[in-house]
Amino acid sequence: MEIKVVPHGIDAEKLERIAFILKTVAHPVRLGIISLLESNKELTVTDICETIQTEQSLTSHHLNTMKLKGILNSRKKGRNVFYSLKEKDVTQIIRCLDNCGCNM
Amino acid sequence: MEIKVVPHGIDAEKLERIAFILKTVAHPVRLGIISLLESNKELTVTDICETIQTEQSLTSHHLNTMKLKGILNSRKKGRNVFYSLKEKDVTQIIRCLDNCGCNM
DNA sequence: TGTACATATGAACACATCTTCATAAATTTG
DNA sequence: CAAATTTATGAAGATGTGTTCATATGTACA
Repeated sequence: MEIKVVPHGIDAEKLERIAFILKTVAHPVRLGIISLLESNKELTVTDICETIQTEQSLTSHHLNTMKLKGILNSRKKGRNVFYSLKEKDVTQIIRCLDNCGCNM
Repeated sequence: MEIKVVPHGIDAEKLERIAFILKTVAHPVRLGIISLLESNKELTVTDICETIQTEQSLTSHHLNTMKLKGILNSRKKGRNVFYSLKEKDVTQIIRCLDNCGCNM
């Protein structure tokens, strides 16, 4: 019997890339932050901490992680740092997950 | 300034659930398996190993992981075990990722 | 029954991740 | 300048994950 191999051309590199993004996103706190930044153009660390109820340090670490991995931007103003989503892509992933599934 | 909080009702529990699924999926080998099972109703371990070029044991471990976490089914026939996607949801996640983004 | 084949399993190790804590650094304000 | 505020950082420990290796289990077939 014939095995249909990667019909849409999902090569090893692409799998790596997708996995990388998913890994970056696959954490409740980080998902919470992303979801928040989806509806607020930019927010300070304190905003985020207060809204999703997480420790300052923990939040900062997660923000840094996401910034390093390329899905967040940051802008410094005064003693605040404003974070925002870098690419629309992540937004779309979340929207997709929110819409079409994950009812397990 | 007002912070818009979780407009679509993404509560903590939902974040956990989404993160759980994403974590399960967020690995190149597992993504490869899923992508393969998307275009092939069911496949044996050997089929998968040969197609995506992974060791038998490694493949088996990943299959088991995904089965335990509830995104794969398995059916035994003779000395073969046939694996298949359990829920459409995962398929949709992958399709979404394939279509709408991840161009980072 | 014995041999080959298909799959699972478990231990062990390396490595990554998450979280907390204490503290540093930068900035504003009194 | 001193105190308060905001954010970052780094160490440390706990925990989780990925991979390999050796081997077990189950099945088919000569």
